[in-house]
Amino acid sequence: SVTYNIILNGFCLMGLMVEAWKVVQRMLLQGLSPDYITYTTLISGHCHRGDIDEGLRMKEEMLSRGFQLNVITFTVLLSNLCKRGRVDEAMQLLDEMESLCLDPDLQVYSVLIHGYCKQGKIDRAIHLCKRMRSKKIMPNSFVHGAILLGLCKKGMILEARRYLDTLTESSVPMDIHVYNIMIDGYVKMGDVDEAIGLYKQMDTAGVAPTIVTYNSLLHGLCKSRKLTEAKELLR
RNA sequence: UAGAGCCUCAA
Repeated sequence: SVTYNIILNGFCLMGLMVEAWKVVQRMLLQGLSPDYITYTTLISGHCHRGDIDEGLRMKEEMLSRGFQLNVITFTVLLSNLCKRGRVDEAMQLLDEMESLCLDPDLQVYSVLIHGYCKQGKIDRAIHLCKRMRSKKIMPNSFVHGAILLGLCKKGMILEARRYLDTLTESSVPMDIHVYNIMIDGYVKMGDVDEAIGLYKQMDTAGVAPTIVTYNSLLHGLCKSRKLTEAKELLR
């Protein structure tokens, strides 16, 4: 089963659901039954292709076949609902999950917080974050990044900076994504200088820039006609 | 063996 599941995942990642089904057929011919990982992989594949409802249907099928659902299966559905802006449905699914006595973990909260932030509902995101902490799950850079992105996208760059500084003061380790989000936030507000400031701060923090960092910075520098600085950055 | 985050561009 393990081998089949691995191959299945390959097709699912490529969105080749017809091929994926052939793998399942072959499993059955070999007398192997699909397990909960087979199901989750298929659900993920359908969601990946944009067919979340088929994913939800397969989750029901798992239930009716007596499979014990787990947190990962729910996370796949939750994250894809959130990606499509269906956060309310995701929250309902969270209730269902808890009614099955499954404890949401960091990744579950992370996708939901991200979903709210993408909708600009920062207050709800922060509320969820508090709820998470009350269950002794501490936010990591995925969660902080989501909140910062939400603030930046609303143009609340000062709030974002305050949030970031609080994290720094509490010596929470920041990763490259968090820096990229802030740098891009400044660039979008037309404040390249602050963006460059953070870029330098990254260096002292020992965080290496990526192509995303440079895309944002170059975009900002070119937009504000600082071509010399842009060239300088490229060397 | 299955689950989460950043920019640009394309549609």
